[in-house]
Amino acid sequence: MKDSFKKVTTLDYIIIGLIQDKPLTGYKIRKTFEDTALGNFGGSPGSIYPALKRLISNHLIEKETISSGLKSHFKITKTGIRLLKLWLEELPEDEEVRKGIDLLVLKFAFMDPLLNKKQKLEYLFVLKIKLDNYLKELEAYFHEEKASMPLSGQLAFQHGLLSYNSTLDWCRLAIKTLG
Amino acid sequence: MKDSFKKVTTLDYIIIGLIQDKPLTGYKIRKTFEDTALGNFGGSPGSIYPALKRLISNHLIEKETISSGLKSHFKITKTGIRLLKLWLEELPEDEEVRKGIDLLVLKFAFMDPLLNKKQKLEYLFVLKIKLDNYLKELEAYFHEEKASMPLSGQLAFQHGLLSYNSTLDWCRLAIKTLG
DNA sequence: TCCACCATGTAACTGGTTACATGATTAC
DNA sequence: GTAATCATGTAACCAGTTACATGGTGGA
Repeated sequence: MKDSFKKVTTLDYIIIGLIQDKPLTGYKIRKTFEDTALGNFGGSPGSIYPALKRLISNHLIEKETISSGLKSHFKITKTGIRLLKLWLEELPEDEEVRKGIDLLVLKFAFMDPLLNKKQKLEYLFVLKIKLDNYLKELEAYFHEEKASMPLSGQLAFQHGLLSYNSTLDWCRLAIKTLG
Repeated sequence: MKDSFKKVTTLDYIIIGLIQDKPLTGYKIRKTFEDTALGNFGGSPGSIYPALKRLISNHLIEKETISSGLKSHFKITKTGIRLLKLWLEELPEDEEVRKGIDLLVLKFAFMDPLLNKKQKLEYLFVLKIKLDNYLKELEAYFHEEKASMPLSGQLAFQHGLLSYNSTLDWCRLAIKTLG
């Protein structure tokens, strides 16, 4: 029963997150990836359509024919919602913070209908703490290695520091806004 | 003559960028990817070692046996340096800015020995202008769509705005530091 | 002695990119 | 009527991940 389930990829999660409130056509989904920051996570026709197939065979979404019978859009199923919720409930891990916060923030974007305020705040708190720790680590590293780095390397490193700091600011802002 | 050249991937460029001043063993290269922010761009053994092979067959790096004869490290070739320089000289494109600035900043980090001050400044200027334009576009979009977005979506979008703004700040800082 | 880490790889799998192909509909 | 965009895919190619396999070396 378990094994009939193919592994769910990040792209899969993003797609079901995207259509959780309103069904979309495959084309609209693709366009959304193309036009927005989601483009970072793929979105070529050769990835979207296979992903939609995967999701259907996993019963996470279903195809629904619209009025005319020519077009059809994709709608999340109950199972899909359950799985999406489980994914959203996973708190940020150290490794994810290191790998880049974009996906972690995107997950947050999808939380609104499914997770309650307490859960969202907890997510932000954990993210904030992990970011804080990671930043301290980066700063310590920079302090030690700075001298041996070329100027452009130093500057690039500083970009990382600034970037994580701005995410930290965002965490505070988001916590305040929610609370 | 041209066609004996396999396409050079981003990972390839990062590797030659990494070893441009000091040769490293394959293991060290892998470790660097694992331990630093380079991890975003891959770095599993199954990607590094094939990449090193590719680079050797393209004559962009060469294997050099060290003292004992047991270990060996990889050193960039003249051709490699020439290619790296060409890559670094490519100015930021709109599309790259949209796709995420990390790679663009990483490129900057590799510039120090190969590009002169004028070139580095030009790179930063172009980046700054493109970021500025993109930010304005994002802000306009946000202003229009905000009302129809769930709160968590709004906040996530704001993270993007903050993030690009911090990169913009960094551009100014870097320009000032160089100039 | 044994564990951790240095060091180098291979193989199966899988998913993504690029490019192509097709046709309907909408707007000018 | 024709160009752009909506809409849905396919196929070849390729690169990366995961997991495995092997052996040396340095220190507790």
